[in-house]
Amino acid sequence: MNNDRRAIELLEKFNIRPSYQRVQILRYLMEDDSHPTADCIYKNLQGSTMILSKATVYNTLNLFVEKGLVSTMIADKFETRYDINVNQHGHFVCRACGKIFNFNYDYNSMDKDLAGFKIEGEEIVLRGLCNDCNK
Amino acid sequence: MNNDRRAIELLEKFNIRPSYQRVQILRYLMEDDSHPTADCIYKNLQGSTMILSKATVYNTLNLFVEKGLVSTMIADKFETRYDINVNQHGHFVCRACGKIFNFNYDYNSMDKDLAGFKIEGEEIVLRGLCNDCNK
DNA sequence: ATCATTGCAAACACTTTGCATACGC
DNA sequence: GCGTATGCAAAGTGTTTGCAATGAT
Repeated sequence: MNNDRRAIELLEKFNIRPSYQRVQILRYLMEDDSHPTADCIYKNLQGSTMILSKATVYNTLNLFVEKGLVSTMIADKFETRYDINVNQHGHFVCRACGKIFNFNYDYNSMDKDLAGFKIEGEEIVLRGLCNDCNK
Repeated sequence: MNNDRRAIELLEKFNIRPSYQRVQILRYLMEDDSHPTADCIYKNLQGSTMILSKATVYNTLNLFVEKGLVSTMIADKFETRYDINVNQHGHFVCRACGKIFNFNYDYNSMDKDLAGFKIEGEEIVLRGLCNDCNK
């Protein structure tokens, strides 16, 4: 599969050995932009064509995060969600359908109280109703 | 104590019966602006002059959140933190000392991708080094 | 042959829940 | 006395860890 190849290339670029499980998990993340949870990834991959344990899912995702390949977000306080998009972007969480949308934003003068602080990262989560649920 | 009185007034304003535990937990939140965790509140109150169970801390905090008296934030993904400040403000988390600082921000044109979306709430977390740790 | 990766189950940590006791009006 | 609040312990849930088995070079 073409996406397998792209996943392998991405892994190699980040100095991660492309084991079968790692490739599949990364491919899943590339194909599912809904910010899936570890459990979601596990359920979708397990049983299709591979044997996979949940521990491997967690360990692999943690490895990806360490290496900077994927980022995490916390939409609800229950489960960590994973996102292959590591560029700066915000998340909009719809309270009706639960979907999570990425959005871009301008970073401006929010830090007027933070003179002398070194800002290394930012996480912006908006909540409300998405375009579909707002009708 | 004066702060006890202020806590009781606040509880009554939000239609919450001021039991002893509730007053003490709320007073603690009023006196500790470090965004404490449930465990932190429990450890500080338990043993001082009162008997207190962790379940009561959680149940009480959940009650406060439901009634809109306090807000929650997730600094690290391990523990929920509680904040008596329910006005719009962002959080800065220092990766060195772990302290959490409130800051104000202007909310502007971050939503250019979100036409048709109804935004009801926003959470902004910045990470980095605080003024003291950045020296 | 060696070292890394995986699977399984047990352990962990935070939070919630069920139920009996104690408290307040 | 009656309804609510509390304490305790057990259960629940997401995640991590220990260890043996497997896989790759």
